[in-house]
This record gives sequence, C-alpha cells and structure tokens, in this order.
Amino acid sequence: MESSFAIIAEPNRRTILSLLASSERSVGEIEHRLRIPQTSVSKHLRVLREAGFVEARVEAQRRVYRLRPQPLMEVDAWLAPFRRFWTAHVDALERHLDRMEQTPRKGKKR
Amino acid sequence: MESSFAIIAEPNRRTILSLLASSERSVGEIEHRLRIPQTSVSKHLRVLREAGFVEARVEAQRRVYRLRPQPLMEVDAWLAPFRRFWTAHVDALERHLDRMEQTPRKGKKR
DNA sequence: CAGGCATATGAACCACCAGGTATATTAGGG
DNA sequence: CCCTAATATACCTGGTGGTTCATATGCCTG
Repeated sequence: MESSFAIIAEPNRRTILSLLASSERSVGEIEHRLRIPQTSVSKHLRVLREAGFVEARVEAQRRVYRLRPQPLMEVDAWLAPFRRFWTAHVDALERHLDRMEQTPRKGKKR
Repeated sequence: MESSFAIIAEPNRRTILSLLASSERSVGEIEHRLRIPQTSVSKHLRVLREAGFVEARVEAQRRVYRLRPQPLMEVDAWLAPFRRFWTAHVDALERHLDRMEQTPRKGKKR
C-alpha cells in the first residue's frame, strides 16, 4: 500500500476519516457507525495508522483514534495545480489555455 | 472502478492528469513522457475518460486528450472538511514565525 | 483470579485490476 | 488501394487487498 491515494481509495476508510474529522472515536464507536465487523474496522485502522492518517491513544481497554493531518495535506497539495480549473473564471481560463496551446503543428523546434 | 478516489489511486493515471493539467496532449505525447507502453496509456486513458476525468478530441489520426474538472472537484470537496486541521496548524506556524519576526528582518510580509 | 468486554492479529478465500502480448481499427499519404 | 502511423481492444496472468472466521491479548470488575 504505497501512496496516500491508495489508502483513501477504500470507501470504509474514507468514512472512518470523515467520522474522525468531527471528533475522536473509539473502535467500538466506529464499528457501530459503519456497521461492519469489528475485525474489519481494526484492520482499516491499522492501515490508516501505518500510513500516518490516524493515531491511537490508549484509554483503559479502549483505543481512541484521532486524525493526523499530514497525509491528507499531501493529497491536498497534489490537487492544488488542478484547482485553477474550477475556481471562478473556469471557462475564460480554458479558452486562454486553448489559444496558448496553438503550438506549431509538427513544427519541431528550431 | 467505482469512485474517483480509486481512479487516482493509480500512479500512472495521476501522472497523466498532471501532464494534462499543464496542457492537452495526444496519446503519443503521453506515452513518450511516461515511458510506458502505448497500450497501457490507452487503457488508463479509457478509465479516466469513462470516469469523466478527461475527454478526447479527434484530430486526424490522433486523439488529443484534455482535462475535465468535475471528478477532481469532487475529491476536492471531500477534502474540504479536513482542511481546518492543517490550516490551524499553519496558523500556529505563522504565529510562531511572527514571534521570530521581531528579530532579523526579511520583509517577506505584505 | 475468573470471566467478560474491547481490540488486535492470523489464515484462507476471493475478486479485481494493472501489465503484457497480440491484434483490430481508423486515418492519411503516396 | 496499399502501407504505415496512431490508437484502441481482447485475452490471460500474477499480485494485491478486503472480507470472514477463528483466535489471541489485554484490561477491568466482581
């Protein structure tokens, strides 16, 4: 499981992250919300933990998980260059780019 | 291949999208940049096309691909609720820098 | 300290997908 | 028309990751 993108490709993991965005939660709470077996929750949490998306605090028999920002930050950073395509003046910008892309046909550099 | 997240989980597809972010490209150009077999490029483009990430314009024997914003927009939207986690962090960093600023002057400020 | 709750780990199974090879399609130029 | 260039599709295969079931570990309470 290389990249952060692969991690958040899994729908249950995204749901877990969204849950944790509102507040930290124990494994049992997550299990109850997601309606998937506990063992599955634990495994997703493991993946998320090892990828740095979450961290756990031990509280008696429970593990309380909370979000860590960095991996999602990186995803956000990757998205940055694309953002100009949908912020505000989308169509004008696209026309502009289209005109700039009128590079010489099959004309090599000279 | 359900979600947009699954689509961009693939590294080559992300590279293709990044390429297209700077300008539209033909399949051959993409092949040349990525250094992966043409058939592979075509398959990734197919996936991207069917998921609405790109669209193709026919130009003689070439297909020129360009970006379509919507799927990445949705990813961006999903990311939105998390953003407060690192903007807060950046704020803290900025406060930190502000405190340091009462020493040597660099004048990067507005 | 026994027994139960909360969570983690292991193994087996299955589906899916990226990569490769081979081939099909379509367009243009001579 | 034929040949080549550009791109797409079909099929197979290996690997990987998610799910399930069974079990292990740890902690708390009576």
